[in-house]
Amino acid sequence: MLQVAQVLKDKETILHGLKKRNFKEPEKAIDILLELDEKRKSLQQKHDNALAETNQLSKQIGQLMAQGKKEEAEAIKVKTAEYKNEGKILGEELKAVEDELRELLYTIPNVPNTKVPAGNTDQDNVVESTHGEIPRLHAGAKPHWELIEQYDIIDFELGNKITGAGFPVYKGKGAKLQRALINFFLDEAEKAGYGEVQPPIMINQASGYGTGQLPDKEGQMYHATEDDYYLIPTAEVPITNIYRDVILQLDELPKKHVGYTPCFRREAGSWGAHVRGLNRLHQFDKVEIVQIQHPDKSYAALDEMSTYIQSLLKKLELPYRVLLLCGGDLGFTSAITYDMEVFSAAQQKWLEVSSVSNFETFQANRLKLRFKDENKKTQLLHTLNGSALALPRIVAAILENNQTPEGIKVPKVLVPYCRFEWIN
RNA sequence: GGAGAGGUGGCCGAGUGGUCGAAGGCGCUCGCUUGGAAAGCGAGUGUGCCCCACAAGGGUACCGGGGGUUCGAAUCCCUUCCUCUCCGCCA
Repeated sequence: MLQVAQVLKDKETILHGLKKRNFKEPEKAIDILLELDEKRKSLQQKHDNALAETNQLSKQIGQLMAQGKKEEAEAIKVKTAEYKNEGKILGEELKAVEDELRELLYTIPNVPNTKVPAGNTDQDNVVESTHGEIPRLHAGAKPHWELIEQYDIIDFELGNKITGAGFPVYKGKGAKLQRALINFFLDEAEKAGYGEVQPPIMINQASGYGTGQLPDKEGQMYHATEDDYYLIPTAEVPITNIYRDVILQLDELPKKHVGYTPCFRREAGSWGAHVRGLNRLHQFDKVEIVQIQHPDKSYAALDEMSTYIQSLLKKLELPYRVLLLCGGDLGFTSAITYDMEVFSAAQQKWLEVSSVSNFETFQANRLKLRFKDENKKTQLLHTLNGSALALPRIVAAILENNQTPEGIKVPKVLVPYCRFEWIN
């Protein structure tokens, strides 16, 4: 959520940024925002004054009562009525304006960083770098959805029976490969200084608002209405919300966490022929890294996270590229996002396996996540997160890229975790 | 799920209608003291918003959340969430 103070200070920058991400008529929204804020201030002033009057009179009544001057007290009581009424009306008006202001703020996305290129769709994302060699597969190489059937390691039909589409069952070496990857990712993150957490995978509304899934992405989350809980779409939500309503000291920074969780996404309306097999699921596993950073250090942290994520892909010997997302493809809450895509040899396409973002103060403002600076002043922190990594597409790429006529060769780094070298 | 108790500042813990943002203690910060430290002594120590120069100062709100009674509520009432104890159930 944008800060009104920031809008007042940097209106032009903000307008420019919002245009870059194709936010419609930003001038209109910002003008209304500033107007509402003016209204809010003036109403609050009047409201506070009315309350100050009644408080003053109430004190007098108290003193008079203590002195036994009942009649005088009664006389003042009558006087309070008009202030009270005025205060009540002003209070209602103030609340209405505050609500309107908040609703408006919920509709305005984060302002992209200056590095973010203009553009409308994923076609306009910029390839920053490409790494590794694209493997040449043997004749008769198959896409992963055929391989998983051949080796009987992931079963979509069974998932259909138990739950529905997009909830596969991992079996045998498929399950073990998955578990190996999770452990590998957690161990690597630990070595890189991320403290492991295992958060709840259901969250309440306050948490959903805190990181920005609500109200923007309400329809994308599974909602347990009986208890008003949501299944998490990513571990970012519970992990970042650890720090909701927290004021950190300078020497406590940065906070770095890693967590493995299943993730749930309804993916309403985004199904189609191009998302076969493991490419898109309703439930999938992901290891997520999160950082809470000092504003001056968040961009260095973003680089560090990107480098770290790439180190995983290198160790897994997967060819990948790094994309800088354009304004139009940027998530609602993000100021800048890099996507890591792995090349899936049998499908001949790039699959997104990680997304690393700096949210600057956008989430922190909603979370009320702050720190005390050198001058003991409270300031908003920066939040960042990245997938390290999302499992299904990594599995798909490993299966496809490492296939041979004899079976699928497990990447070296995973062998100690899997305790087998081949899926055959 | 049933019965009861309770939710107060970083922590512990007073406060059951009036000047309470809230006693006291602990912790923390600064100063004095010391060769240094401890102890001791003194001062300070929440957050949001508004006025204002993001200063000083002032106003207002906040004692789990929401609503109500009252001139006035941490204190009374309603509601909701959470915690604890006992019972039930159970991985």
